[in-house]
Amino acid sequence: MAAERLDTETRQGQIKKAVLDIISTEGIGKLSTRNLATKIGVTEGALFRHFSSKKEIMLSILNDVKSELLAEQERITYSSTLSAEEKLYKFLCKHIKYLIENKGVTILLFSEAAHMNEQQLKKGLREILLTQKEYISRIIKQGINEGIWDKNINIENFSTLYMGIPISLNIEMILQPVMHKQEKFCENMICLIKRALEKK
Amino acid sequence: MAAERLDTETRQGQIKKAVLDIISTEGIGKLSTRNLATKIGVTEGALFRHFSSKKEIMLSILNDVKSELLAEQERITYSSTLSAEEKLYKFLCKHIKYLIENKGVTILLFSEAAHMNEQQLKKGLREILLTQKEYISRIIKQGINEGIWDKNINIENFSTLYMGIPISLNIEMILQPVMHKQEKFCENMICLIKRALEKK
DNA sequence: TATTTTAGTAAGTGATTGTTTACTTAATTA
DNA sequence: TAATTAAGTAAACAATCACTTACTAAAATA
Repeated sequence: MAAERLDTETRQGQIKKAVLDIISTEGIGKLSTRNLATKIGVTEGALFRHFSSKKEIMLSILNDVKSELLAEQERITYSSTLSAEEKLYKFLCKHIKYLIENKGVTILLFSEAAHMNEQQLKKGLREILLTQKEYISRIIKQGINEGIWDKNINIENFSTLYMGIPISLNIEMILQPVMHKQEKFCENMICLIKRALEKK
Repeated sequence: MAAERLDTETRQGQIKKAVLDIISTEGIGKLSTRNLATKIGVTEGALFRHFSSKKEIMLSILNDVKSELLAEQERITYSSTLSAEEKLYKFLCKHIKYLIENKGVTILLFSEAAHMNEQQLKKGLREILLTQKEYISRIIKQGINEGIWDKNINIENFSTLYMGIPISLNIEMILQPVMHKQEKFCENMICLIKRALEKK
């Protein structure tokens, strides 16, 4: 029985959604083209009509992260009206919200990047993380210029500390999927890291 | 040409070392029993003389983490002579040192845990992370009792923040393997998180 | 309406995976 | 010294992987 005929754009969306679905519910070990095809109700062959390879699917998801998350974080970072404090809060909230809505994405990126032969994916992930660190650095510098944050703090290390937050949360979500109160979490975290930044 | 005959204990050590070696230099995608056997100069069959399955190798490595890292961190946490401040510093240093000396271990644990069907590995990883969070909580409480740290800080969230540090560092090490000055990194990080803890 | 394009199918491909089998040989034990 | 045990081998195993092929039929276009 043949599946409904849908255009490439629609199918690509379905496929990418199914990838993240499988990863966050069944684990990345179950992410085979076979399982993927079954999930959206077509044969494996149909998959390769819409993506030239499995790797292309991953790269496409990586691009989604860039256009959906990174673009938004860039907007926040370079806003001319927001204070550094407001930027930091919005930045983190956006970050956490995206990870919760796309639970599979972190596992996907790190797991695929850990397969180091995937040079393209590794490069893409590095780009994303370095860009985010760069944005954080900018926000911190703005806060120092505003006179609210201590100019002696090590910005590079603070960025590394910040980057650990969403990853740490994500790992907790994988290991014990519990309803995290997203807003409360962001508020508490911001409270903590602002203490680290503030002048004494 | 037959390989030298070595006892199970020796071979088990070689196998586990080779696992971490392969992961940190070739990536986890190259971690096949075939590659593993070649690495230590025996046939695949010989591998299964010393471990009943590939999964058993992973579980054995996980136990090493418990006895080598966790046991040491426990000792620090429950020391009756160290101050909370000293404990926090030693705890982090031990953590970072272990990750740098066993670069493959984090990738291994998370990547295998992400294959969620591996319930045993997932459980083991969860145990390790929860135990570490528990230790950190204890140290913070000691600091609050000593009167050096603010009693209003959210201990649970601080532990999550702390747990992000080694993970974040590890990811940076995978993505751009650069000589991290380990001691300096620990000092700077401790400096940052102590700012978050201290009374105002 | 006739032709071309597109999205689907079933049934394969060779490569690789973790693991097993049947057998050999070195070292230990009786 | 003879028998047993333990550590090795070569060669397979079935299962699964990402991907391809040859073909069909629906939809879009001429």
